[in-house]
Amino acid sequence: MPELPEVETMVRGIRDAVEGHSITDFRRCPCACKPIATQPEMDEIRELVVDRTITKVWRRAKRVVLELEDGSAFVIEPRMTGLMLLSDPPDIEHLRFQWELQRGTKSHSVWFWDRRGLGTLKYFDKEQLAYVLGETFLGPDALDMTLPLWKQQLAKTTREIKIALLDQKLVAGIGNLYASEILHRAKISPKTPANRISTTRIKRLAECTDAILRTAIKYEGSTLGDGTYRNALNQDGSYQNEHRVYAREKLTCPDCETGVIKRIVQAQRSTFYCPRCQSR
DNA sequence: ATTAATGTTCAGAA
DNA sequence: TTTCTGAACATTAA
Repeated sequence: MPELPEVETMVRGIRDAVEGHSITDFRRCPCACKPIATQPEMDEIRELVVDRTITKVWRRAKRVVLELEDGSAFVIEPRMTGLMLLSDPPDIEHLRFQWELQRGTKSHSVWFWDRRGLGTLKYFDKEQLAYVLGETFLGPDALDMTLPLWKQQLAKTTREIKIALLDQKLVAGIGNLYASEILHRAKISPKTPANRISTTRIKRLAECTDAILRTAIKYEGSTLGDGTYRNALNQDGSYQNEHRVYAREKLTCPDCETGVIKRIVQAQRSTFYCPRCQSR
């Protein structure tokens, strides 16, 4: 589930407890879940990382990067239900990986927890890392977008803007929830072909993307009804209280107070919007 | 029993 | 070449 704001929250939540710490052990948790890495891989990785220091914790799009002193790194993609946690996992059955860390005489652990198990964890050397996080697979980070970049990227496709916003090669970090929220605030119809959006609207899109993502980070992301997403201490985020359209079908639009929020399906995924505010 | 869920990827078709 | 569709991954809850 996590999109850019939730992943950024995870990164900030674990940063102080991870940066500058050395790895004393890295293991797969003894859960009954289907493993997302094979044992030979695990042994190999463990060999390479034990006694190394994690120097940087950062985010690229919707991925968490734990970078070691030699430039190699763990790249964790939480996908739908993955969480990076320092404590209090929602349950112990779905803990997947554990890093045992140490600084001085103090030691503690960081976990990757994932209920559905769609998340991935990989370990790359410095060169591979640059490649897998580079422009071959990912467009510019949503927080690094500028007006000229938006123009350039949107000109590349005729797809409906809502669908284009989910294309990580066009712009990286936006997911299904924030795509609806961003387009609503920018007053752009989700059905508008990306390459036919006026400059005025692109400008609004740029501003609203930035504003919404930054605000959502401030609120530590969105925790929905199923409560899947939580911060590093297993606490709820609060941006869900600020949602204007997402999962609010049939409710009155909080902006125009006249339109009724509609749910449509685009590329097999729900889009929520106000037909009155977002007529084109 | 069925459906949908904040994500990504792949195959095959249009 | 680009775009679209459906299925797949695994799990839970309405």
